[in-house]
Amino acid sequence: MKNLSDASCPIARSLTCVGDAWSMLILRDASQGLTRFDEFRKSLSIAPTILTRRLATLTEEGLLEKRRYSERPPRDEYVLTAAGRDFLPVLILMGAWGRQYRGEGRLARYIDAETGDEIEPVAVDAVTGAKIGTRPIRVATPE
Amino acid sequence: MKNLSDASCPIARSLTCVGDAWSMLILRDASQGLTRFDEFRKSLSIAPTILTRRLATLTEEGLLEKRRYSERPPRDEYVLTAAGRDFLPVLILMGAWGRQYRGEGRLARYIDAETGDEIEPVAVDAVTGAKIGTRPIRVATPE
DNA sequence: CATGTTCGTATCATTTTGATAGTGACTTGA
DNA sequence: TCAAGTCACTATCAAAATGATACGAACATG
Repeated sequence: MKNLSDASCPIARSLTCVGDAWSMLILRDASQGLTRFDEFRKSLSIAPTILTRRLATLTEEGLLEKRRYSERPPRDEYVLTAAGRDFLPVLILMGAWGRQYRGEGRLARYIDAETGDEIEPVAVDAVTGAKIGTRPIRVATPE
Repeated sequence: MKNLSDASCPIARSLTCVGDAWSMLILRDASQGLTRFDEFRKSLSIAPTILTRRLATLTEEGLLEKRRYSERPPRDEYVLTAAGRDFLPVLILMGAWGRQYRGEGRLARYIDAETGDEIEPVAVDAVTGAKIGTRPIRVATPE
């Protein structure tokens, strides 16, 4: 797909760095604590060529950071940056959509690790508290 | 990418139907009221071959619905279903991420169409009201 | 010193994408 | 009435991305 990184639409811009399924699944796994090449490879059953490329892109884009965890042999792991961590709510919300509309069979649930309660994610406007989607939204394009 | 529609992860399931940039941009445009082939084509500068395929997939997956708006000549438009409309919060939240982390230059803003106030989207837990990402999340896998 | 672990790269077939041109069924304007 | 325009596509084909598999490099372990 063509490069949308200079589009005026923030959705399009986001999609240029994380607009494919593998990247999002890598971020999902990283949010659950996976950091190493082989962890991702086994968890996702992804071809190593693709994984290499995706990890490199996510690192370039600033969602992951390469960190050396062993000097000999030289070994790097990939940890989430602040930008990467802040993408988690998008994934969780996408998961909530999937649960609602693609929810046949047994599905994983998101649980608050401390209270043990199931999380029920919704997007709201931080100012008014209104659920996103319940009121019409207009897009204001600059100049 | 391989088919993840039977994975137990709801994020993976969502990604099988909307896990690519074009589909999400089509949904974005559809949420803004676009319905016709040529509207999408011009808005997105997408090749007609791809657009045909994406619209067909989104229709099969139940996010869009084909509706005849002219008998002669036979013409169909694509309107969002409930599932398609409910995907908007995911996009808006992704846009908020893009604004924060890819926000150089002039960017479009989301405005409440009635009040005119800018929307500041956040994902929260509907039960506790806590922002998603501020507390650790555990994934509970079934059986 | 043989085997295993980890993080990859090389190679190559298959699949997907994307650009461009064309088509069918009309409508509209001169 | 006839040329031009609209709209929703399909056909064709080159280019790019994906994915499967094999292999490599740099060690650690037994």
